[in-house]
Amino acid sequence: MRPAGQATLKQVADLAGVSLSTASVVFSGARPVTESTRDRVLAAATELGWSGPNPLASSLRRGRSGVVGVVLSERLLYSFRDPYSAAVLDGLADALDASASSMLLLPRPPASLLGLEHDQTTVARMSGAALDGVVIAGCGLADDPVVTHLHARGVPMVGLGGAPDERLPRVLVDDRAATAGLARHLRDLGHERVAVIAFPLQLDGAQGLVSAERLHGARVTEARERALGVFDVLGPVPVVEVVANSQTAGEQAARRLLDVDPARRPTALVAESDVLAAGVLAAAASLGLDVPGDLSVTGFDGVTIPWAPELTTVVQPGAEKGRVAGEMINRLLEGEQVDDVAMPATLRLGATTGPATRG
Amino acid sequence: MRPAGQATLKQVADLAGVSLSTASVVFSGARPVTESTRDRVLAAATELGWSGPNPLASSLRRGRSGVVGVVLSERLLYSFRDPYSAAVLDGLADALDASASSMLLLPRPPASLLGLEHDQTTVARMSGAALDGVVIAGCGLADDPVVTHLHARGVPMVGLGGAPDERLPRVLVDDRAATAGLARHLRDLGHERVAVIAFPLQLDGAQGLVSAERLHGARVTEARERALGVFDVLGPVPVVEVVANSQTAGEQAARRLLDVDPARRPTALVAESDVLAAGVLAAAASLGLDVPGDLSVTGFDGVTIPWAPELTTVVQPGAEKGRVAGEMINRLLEGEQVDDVAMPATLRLGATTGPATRG
DNA sequence: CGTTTCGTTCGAATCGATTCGCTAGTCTGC
DNA sequence: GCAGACTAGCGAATCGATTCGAACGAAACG
Repeated sequence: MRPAGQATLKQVADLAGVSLSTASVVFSGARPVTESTRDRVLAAATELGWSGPNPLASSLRRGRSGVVGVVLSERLLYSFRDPYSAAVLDGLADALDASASSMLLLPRPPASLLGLEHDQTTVARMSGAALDGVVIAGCGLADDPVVTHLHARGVPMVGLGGAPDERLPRVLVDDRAATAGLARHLRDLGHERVAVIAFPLQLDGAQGLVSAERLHGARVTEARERALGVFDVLGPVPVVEVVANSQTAGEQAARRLLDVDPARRPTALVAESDVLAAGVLAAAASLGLDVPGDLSVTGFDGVTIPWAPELTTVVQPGAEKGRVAGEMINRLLEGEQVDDVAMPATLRLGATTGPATRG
Repeated sequence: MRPAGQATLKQVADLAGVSLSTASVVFSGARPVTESTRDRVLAAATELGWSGPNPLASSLRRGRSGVVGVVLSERLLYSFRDPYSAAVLDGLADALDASASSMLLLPRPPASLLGLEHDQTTVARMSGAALDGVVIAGCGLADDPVVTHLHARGVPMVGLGGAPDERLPRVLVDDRAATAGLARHLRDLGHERVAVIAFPLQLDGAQGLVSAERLHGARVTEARERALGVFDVLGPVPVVEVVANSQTAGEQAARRLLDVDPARRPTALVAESDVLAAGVLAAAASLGLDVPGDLSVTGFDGVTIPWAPELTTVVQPGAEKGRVAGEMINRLLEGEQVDDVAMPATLRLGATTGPATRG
């Protein structure tokens, strides 16, 4: 409860000697009001220290809260640290400004702590929030309970990536084709022992080498598609799943793959994000491996890692994706129909890939 | 307006053949309800596809929205990219979980675009939002209109840093003493030509060399205090203000200071954050200056910059600060009184400072 | 001078729940 | 068999605004 003593519009109206409805109109501007009346009402408001209509009451009446939820795939720490996510959120905030909406963060709880319960938690947290719309960011989850819940509530949604779903339009890049491009590049350089460092596939906190079933049954679409893009060119290669999209996680996974007999060591690692690739570079450095001499490394996203040589990676327009998602939400709020939007992703050849050396 | 057809609790109650109040109790659990009644109500809810109480209505009645605002000092891109901010926000989210609150982001618009209007914009955006509490993060602004507005509304607030203000308790570190520690370290190493790279002092988009008046009149308390900490030990030294807390901005400012006649070049730069310090290191590298041979560099915050040698800096517990701020908000929401909390900040001697070389 | 028109302001309904005093009805104990 | 203690469920008030048709007085018109 607000500290008592916060004035209401009714008190302002009474003090000004006008009706509640007239007072309301003075502040909403919905109808003309005589100047003298307006002045009296404004004076009354000032006198009572009234600071504008109660947002809850006003929202209830109009059916709009001015809040757009953003569902993040990971705990904030990782979402924020990834310059790509940061760019997406920045673009999103930019576009939402146009509809005077603010962003409510809805992180999915850390998978490793909660296992399969996490969906419940996210839904519970969400169902208490008044949301005009929601952007499902970060990762597309097949069969997402969050989507089911919001769909039932009739809340407009937009997905960033993810599996086809008629309940929400999406902003897409062709993850599979893009990664296939990277794989082709590696194949052309003569790489045969390649491995993939993949995003979490299920948000269940598992990590390590991934079986074929697990990969194909993955709920996190991006994680699956990017791995399959490699398979398309090089056939099935080992896939190691990390527990979070962080540099540390990438470094751990890479160390596991690289700290073996050189004859069996991969000559190239395909990381599903630049942040993970940064971890790979760190691992390589600490193992004394030269990049790209001993090891080629690729990433995904196209962010700049200031300390590293330019990554060979797929560049996708993060800020632009966020902005487009925001504009789609804005249109949905206007009642318009919105379709999937495809965004470009282009291969960038950097300094972290080179010819394979015989092991 | 929600797409029509979204059921209401009244319809559920009617279908179940109970009163509105009983149906409400079934979902809130505020009173015991016979099992058979409960079952009928739940069945009715399922049948109608009712997805829980309308958050707006429920919030209005209880006077709580479950939303805590987070006022950021910069546009999202910079706030997120700074690992220190990310840690603060992460800790904050963590603590707010305990009171089932979500975070609403309220970035102040980019100063450079809006000049002095920015306060209005932030306040306007904020007054439409139903907030149970607000954390003023990122930078403490003296005489902040945002604080004035929220105080008038009676919204509980907590500040991270900032000037003393009886309207809100704060989580503090002694910026001035901490930076003085850095300055003492530099003095002991023989540095005489030192300059400070400071945060924006006014959020007015200005940058460049700062006059004494501007520094003392700074509204951004942290920016002022950290510079004055250096003055306390070394006397007034040049202060260059950046336009944002980003590596790029730090690099620009550093280049300006360093790309001069070696005889006049500073032998040490004190950056007000590690992110800015990272920019300084980048500038030094591109100018061919050795750190710490030709130039000593210090930062603030204690984040890890993966590509750089360990910074000499002040370590402050970011996640912990966020968590404490969240807990303070939680206590305020419970109606408790809350006082300022001081957090430790400790000097860390890294590899970026060394003896001054005669110019 | 009576009637239409125009511009303001008012009343009442509404948004969708929560809360709590009260009334039936049931159970206990003597 | 009846007074007193308990229960489950009901009604009505309430949270604080927005909205829109109706009413009212004044001005314009014939």
